[in-house]
Amino acid sequence: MSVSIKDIARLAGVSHSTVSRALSDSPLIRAETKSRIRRLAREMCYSPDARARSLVMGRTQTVGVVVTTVADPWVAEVVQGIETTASAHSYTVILASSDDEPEHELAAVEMLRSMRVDSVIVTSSRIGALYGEYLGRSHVPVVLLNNHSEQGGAHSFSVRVDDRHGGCLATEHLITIGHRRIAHVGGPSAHLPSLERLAGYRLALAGAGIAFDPAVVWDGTGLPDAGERALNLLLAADPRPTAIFCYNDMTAVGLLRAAHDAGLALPGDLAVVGFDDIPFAALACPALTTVAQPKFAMGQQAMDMALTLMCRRPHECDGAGAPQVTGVTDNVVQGRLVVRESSGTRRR
Amino acid sequence: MSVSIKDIARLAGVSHSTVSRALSDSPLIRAETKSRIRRLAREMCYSPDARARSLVMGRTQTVGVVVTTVADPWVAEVVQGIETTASAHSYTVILASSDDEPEHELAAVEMLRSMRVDSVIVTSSRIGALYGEYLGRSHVPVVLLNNHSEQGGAHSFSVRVDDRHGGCLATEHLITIGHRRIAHVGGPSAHLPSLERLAGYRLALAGAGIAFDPAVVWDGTGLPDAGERALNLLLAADPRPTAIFCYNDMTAVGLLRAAHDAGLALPGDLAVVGFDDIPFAALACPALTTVAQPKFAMGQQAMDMALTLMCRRPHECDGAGAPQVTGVTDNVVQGRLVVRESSGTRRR
DNA sequence: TTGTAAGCGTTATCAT
DNA sequence: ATGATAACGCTTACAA
Repeated sequence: MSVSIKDIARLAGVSHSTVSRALSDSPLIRAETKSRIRRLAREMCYSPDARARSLVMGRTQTVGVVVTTVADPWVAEVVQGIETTASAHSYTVILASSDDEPEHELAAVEMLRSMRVDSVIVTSSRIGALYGEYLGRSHVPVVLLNNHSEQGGAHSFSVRVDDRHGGCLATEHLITIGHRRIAHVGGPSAHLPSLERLAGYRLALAGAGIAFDPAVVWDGTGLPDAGERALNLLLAADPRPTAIFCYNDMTAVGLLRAAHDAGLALPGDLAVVGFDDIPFAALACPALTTVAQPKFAMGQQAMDMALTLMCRRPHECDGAGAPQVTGVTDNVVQGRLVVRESSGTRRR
Repeated sequence: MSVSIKDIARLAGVSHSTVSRALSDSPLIRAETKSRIRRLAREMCYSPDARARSLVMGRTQTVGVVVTTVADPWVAEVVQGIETTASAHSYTVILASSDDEPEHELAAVEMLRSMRVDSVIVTSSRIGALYGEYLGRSHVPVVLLNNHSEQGGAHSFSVRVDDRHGGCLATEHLITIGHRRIAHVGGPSAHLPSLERLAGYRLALAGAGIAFDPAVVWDGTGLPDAGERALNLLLAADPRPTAIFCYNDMTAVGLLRAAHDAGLALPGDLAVVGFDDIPFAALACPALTTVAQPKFAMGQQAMDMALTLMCRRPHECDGAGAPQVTGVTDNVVQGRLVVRESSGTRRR
């Protein structure tokens, strides 16, 4: 099939180990031989076989990353953070989708394990708690990024945004600018972040002495249609809320759209706050106030954690001595409130 | 390190080949032995080593997909089309980013080749013409999806949207609803699609007997900021255009945003048409009229083409007899005009 | 029905 | 400075 070091060896009249050494720039090989072999390799379009190499080296120099879907704008930025850090350490990222289905997620991880990735990062995991036992003994470090299931046990490494704090931040902002009747559209109610952001919302209300009213709190999906549906519920509520905190920006954008169609003047008739700060938030009309997650940085952190964990294992790592990670590590980062037009005063 | 068939063999008191056969459900193995081995494998958390297997089998059951960046919403849908088709044929997708840099693209393909992917799909390639020679002899089929460079030579396989026709469609629509002074913001001028969409624009103008005026045609980047900049140019133009056709939806969305800030009433003061139909197009205010690319289907087609090409190679394929592909195949699909609010009459 | 041995393309450990 | 040889984990003739 493909040209191998043996093919080169044959043509160069040397042994295949000489070729291997020449190509890895070993000082043992005579300069003349080396350059001759390298020229030959180039001419023959030689490409080293990463599988064979990894088999004997004991590592693949790859990280597996499980995402719900690449179509999610939150995912895209996180992946870029991971990829940037990975390639800076000469690691290759292998992406796998879970479609937000626990079964698919498991299949994806299993597939990555078969590929012998050196480490796995799972975003928005539905089965986070399983990994402690599951992969702990297979010695493949697993890092959770915004775990959506209950927190794992003993063997757990994760990076996540402080959802509760973020929910609090968003709601407090609405209270600060004068709102008292504040609605909330949640995300998928089984997911941890939905619960936490809701908890933050309640915390902020309580802090301001505003009674929690279940009548203006609805379940959602995290998708634009949930926002559209929520608007109808909101219009029917009595008294009608003057502000609404949405589980995420996708929901908020759907709501913005529906509010526009309903002829509401935003933010005058209704103030809206989202969560995530996806690229489109700034482009929406009105531009969306939101709690920004440091998505890129979170991806970086997760990858850094994976790198550290890999160093603890069989083969030593190359880089400078990374801090030793022991037992459980849960890296919690804070969201940042970004005030735009959808709350606050209208431009022009 | 990881548990291998030899480890299982040792514990089961059989040879490693018996284990191999048992796990691949060979009819040669006694049922009792088989189930005993399989149970053991499960208990030991055995995971087959895809690298070792692929080494002897001669194929990895993977496709490499090169994209500019996962952050591009067009990319996301295309990748999903590819992935769906791939996994239906039990292929795994390995994603690599090029950042729209020819050098990175080459590096990505080189990396995928080292991983011995069975086939490569390159989206928005900057160096499409190179692949004919480059990988033709390495026997790895390459499929181009919306090639951004000049068309490749003898050994070329591609799927692409008819950019010229799409540009024509968009412009004709604006003409049909009564516009005569129509501006255009292009994409990166070196890329083929920019040129083609512009050509379509000119074609439509010519068809309606409208003179082409370079004064209302500007270069862009394909990003929202290009749309924002274009609005200023548009406002300064004399006579001021009443409509504008944008290279893509990202550009159009940026322009929508700027127009909103400038206090323009859309589509009354300015009609806008984009290209791509990204998910956000329908959510924008006003909802964006655009030329929809069948992104998912294009991904499917590219993957189907890759599957067909792989069948022609060393190892026979599994599925039903796919049509034989010979020499050059260029699959051109037509975009579809989706009329929304940003052209045509205002809702309510 | 099972075991033995060869080989996939590397790197690494011995010799020479 | 270079060549044999073993090993990585697997599949697959070929033997038994």
